[in-house]
Amino acid sequence: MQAFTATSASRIPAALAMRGVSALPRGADEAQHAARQRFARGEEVFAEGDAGTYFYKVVSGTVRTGKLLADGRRQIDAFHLAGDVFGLESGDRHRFTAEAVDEVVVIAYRRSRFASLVHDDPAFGEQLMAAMLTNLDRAHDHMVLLGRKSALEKMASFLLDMARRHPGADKVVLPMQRTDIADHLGLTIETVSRTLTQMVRDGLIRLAEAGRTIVLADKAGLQLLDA
Amino acid sequence: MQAFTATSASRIPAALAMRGVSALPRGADEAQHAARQRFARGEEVFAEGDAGTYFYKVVSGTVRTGKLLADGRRQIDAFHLAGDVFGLESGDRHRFTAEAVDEVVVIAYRRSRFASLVHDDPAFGEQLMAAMLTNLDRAHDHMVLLGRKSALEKMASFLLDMARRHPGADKVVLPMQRTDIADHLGLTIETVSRTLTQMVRDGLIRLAEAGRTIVLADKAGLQLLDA
DNA sequence: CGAGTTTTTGAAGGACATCAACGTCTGTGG
DNA sequence: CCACAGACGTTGATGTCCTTCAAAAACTCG
Repeated sequence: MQAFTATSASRIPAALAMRGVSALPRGADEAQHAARQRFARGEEVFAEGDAGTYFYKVVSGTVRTGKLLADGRRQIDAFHLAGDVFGLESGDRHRFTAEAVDEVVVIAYRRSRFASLVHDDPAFGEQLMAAMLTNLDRAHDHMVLLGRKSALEKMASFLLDMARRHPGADKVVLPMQRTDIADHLGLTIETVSRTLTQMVRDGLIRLAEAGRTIVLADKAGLQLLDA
Repeated sequence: MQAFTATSASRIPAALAMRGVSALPRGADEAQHAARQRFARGEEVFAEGDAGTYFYKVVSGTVRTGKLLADGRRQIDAFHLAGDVFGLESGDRHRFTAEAVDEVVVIAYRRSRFASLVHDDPAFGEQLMAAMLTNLDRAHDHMVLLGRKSALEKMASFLLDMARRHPGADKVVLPMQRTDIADHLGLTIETVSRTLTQMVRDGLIRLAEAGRTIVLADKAGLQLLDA
């Protein structure tokens, strides 16, 4: 596991790949300078080092953002679900990679229009600011997880977080595979797998659909682990 | 080491402690609604859960921000040096704690004045936005460190980062003690200490002044470790 | 100088990684 | 619809990096 890109996906820089822009009726979010884009499982939205021409808001599906070290080690800093904003950064180049975890639709906004966008639509500006601050909050929480939690606690926190962010009952349908979870939690896939089976043994969760669906059987028990 | 607060420091919520506001002539940064505050070593600027009335910019000294788990485990997400902005968050309450590592002077800005501040002084708004994005970038880098680097790599990255952010030659005068470094890097103080002595043995660094000053003897060697 | 704090060093243990093999699922073509 | 290949996930055995527990050394400040 050394590439950030998924196995069969081709590398298509987002800035060049404007195909996939739909002609759907535009909602309030989609003012001028915003374009809807579609990405298949494993496709790259942008890569570390790419020009940060656009930033994005997820319409549907899941996007992973993260960094890749020279020797192949990977850290996924966040999964972005519907409504989340990603790709807004300080420099003029992207400092991390963004890829589609499953079938994804995003709205791309030109960063150069950031100021005018905010000026024309202050509410949108507020929303963006809030989205960035949410990202920062999440980053802080995730640093605690990475630096100070055990594998069991990491897994419990992750599952509860996914359950909270997803609609639906105490059942999480994970869009990502074990490798992604491992690289998000700072673990190996083996430890992720072992931790999940231990949780099943302890009656905390139940697995279904090839381990992709996780029923939170004992939410209170999990919350006890979510330090 | 179970409290976030340092040993002999009293807990003084910043919002109440407006003593220490100086009458110094104000620079460009210090518009109305901005107040200079001073904190002694270990003093609390604000605590997790406090009303997020103010956000801050460091004038001099070093501030640590981070979180404390119920059982005493601590994660310091960042050290803020002169010029850095901290305490700007999404909710109306602070989600983490901020404390003075050494003698610190900050400028406190009312968050409620954020909009008008930005309106009256667009350059200041730009600066703030940039500061936040810098914080986010740093958070991303730190997640890679916490999730995927070895103790040696963590220490090398930390030292190079401190050297880069501090003025001066290849010599870092660390304002914080080992406990803070450990809680920043997701290690124990013993591992921090052992890693430093190993670096000395390997000729990468030299220690001086009770281990508080670190000379980067082999910067290239350290950069090799900074994956 | 001496008490308390901070740092270093040592010995032993444990949580997670690594290496390896097997099981299971998915999608495609016969 | 079934068979098969490749991808994905689980399980097992062993190793190692870092933690934990313990104590001594060095530093700080009255």
